[in-house]
Amino acid sequence: MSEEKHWYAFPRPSVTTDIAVFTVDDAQLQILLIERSEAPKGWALPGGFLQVGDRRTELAVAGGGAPPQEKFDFSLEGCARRELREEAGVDVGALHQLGAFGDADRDARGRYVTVAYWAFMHKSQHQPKAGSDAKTVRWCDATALPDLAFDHAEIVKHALRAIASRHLDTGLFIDLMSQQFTYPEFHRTYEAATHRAIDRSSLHRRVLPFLRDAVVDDAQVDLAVHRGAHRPPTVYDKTRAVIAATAPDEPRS
Amino acid sequence: MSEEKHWYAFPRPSVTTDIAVFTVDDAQLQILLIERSEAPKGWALPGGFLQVGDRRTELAVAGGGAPPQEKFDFSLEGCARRELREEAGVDVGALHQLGAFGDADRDARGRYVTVAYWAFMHKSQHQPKAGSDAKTVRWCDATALPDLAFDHAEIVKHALRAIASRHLDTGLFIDLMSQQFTYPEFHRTYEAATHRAIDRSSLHRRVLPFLRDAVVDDAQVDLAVHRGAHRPPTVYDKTRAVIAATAPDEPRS
DNA sequence: ACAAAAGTGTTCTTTGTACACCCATGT
DNA sequence: ACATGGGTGTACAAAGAACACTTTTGT
Repeated sequence: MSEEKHWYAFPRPSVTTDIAVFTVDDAQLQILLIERSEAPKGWALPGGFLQVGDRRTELAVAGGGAPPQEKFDFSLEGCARRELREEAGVDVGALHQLGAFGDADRDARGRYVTVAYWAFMHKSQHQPKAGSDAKTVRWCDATALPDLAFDHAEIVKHALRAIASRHLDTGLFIDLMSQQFTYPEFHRTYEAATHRAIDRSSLHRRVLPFLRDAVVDDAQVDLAVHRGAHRPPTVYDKTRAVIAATAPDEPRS
Repeated sequence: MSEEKHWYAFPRPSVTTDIAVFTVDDAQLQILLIERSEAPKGWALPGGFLQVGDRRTELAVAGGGAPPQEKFDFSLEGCARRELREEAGVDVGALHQLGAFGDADRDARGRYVTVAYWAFMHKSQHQPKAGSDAKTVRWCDATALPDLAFDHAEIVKHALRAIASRHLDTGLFIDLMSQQFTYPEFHRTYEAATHRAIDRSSLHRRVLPFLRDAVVDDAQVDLAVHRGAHRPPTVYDKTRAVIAATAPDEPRS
């Protein structure tokens, strides 16, 4: 399989996906990086090759046939999700496409076209060493990035602009929360992710419609968040929250 | 060069660009379609393969070397611009990336990943038969599309949403105008492109900053647009107008 | 004079936000 | 009681747009 057995009449670029995954911890927006084991060594965004089939397989799938048993990416988003699982052992919510990057000089190893995505997650969705080829992963402050390989610094810049520009899509930020969370936690997380102070009750009005059907009635869970002589916060369940994007995502020129 | 085979250890998808080009004529938003000569026959968006080099060429270019003499796309946007020139003989202004489309079943001929763009132009920028492989091109009402090949109908739908969502970026719509144009013409064109009625003077206030330095002083050109017993309109020059996008473009999930 | 173009001032609406203040509920 | 969470009402600011009106500039 490692022999060069696939040939084409014209040269083709490699197609990859790269994903900028963000979380909020310690009131700081952080991004997931992986350490590359091959050259160019250093830190980079998680991502990897779009796994396509050979001619026979692709023709069958395009015609509506069953997916093959081997590793196979039906969609670009599926590729991104698979790479996140295999490389970093993480499982994100919504994946938002940033766009395609394909300049000839973006990777010195050859011609690569990458489709970039960004996503939010909570740190608890990280299963260390879940995948067999899991590499060294690291959470890094989004404001103090190390040097990144390829054009990944530019991709991160695009992602940060995308997040900022969608600060009114309040529901998106629910992806940053843990499985069960309270509104005060959400308020702090939202402020960290958007880098903007927002009045408690104004944000509350905006996010409540998404949480209407996600209230956890059990009194048991309160013990974890209820510390002190005061009213305990309402606990919401992430799965039951409606994470609906109102508009689409980002542009590139 | 076209006889050579190119070998890879893993199968790779074809990478293409497709472009949804819009213009306004007869108070109607129209889109540029080409007629396919090979199967699947029918109408489709202009577009084509990203022309990459062989290993040697790409390594040289990625390392900062000079571009090769053969046909070569340094960037995805450059590929889109070249295809528009060759296939349709048109020359557009700003190209806006919609995103990448890569589902395995989007093209029954095999695995294709396409990067979609949209653009505005004026009909006069169309040079019929400019390119050697120019195909049959046709302007088609954007509201009454024929059946399109592949997933191009979906791409057009995304493009129309992108245009509508950016109606506040008034300056973008200058790309729809001819080389010399007047504000009354712009007003009609803008209304047709956005499908919304807008007060004459409100739009005027918004677009004037972009036209400040584009006034054509010559009295000669007036003859073309000045018909009647009234004050002649100010003529603006498209090249000198500031076509600056305030925000980026579109998203995809 | 007249008609279209150009320009100005005002009002209205929407939307996101802050702010002030209420009640609720636990120790 | 009191401290924090939850919730409501109101005011404010900015942006986009409509509307009314004036001025300009040609035949």
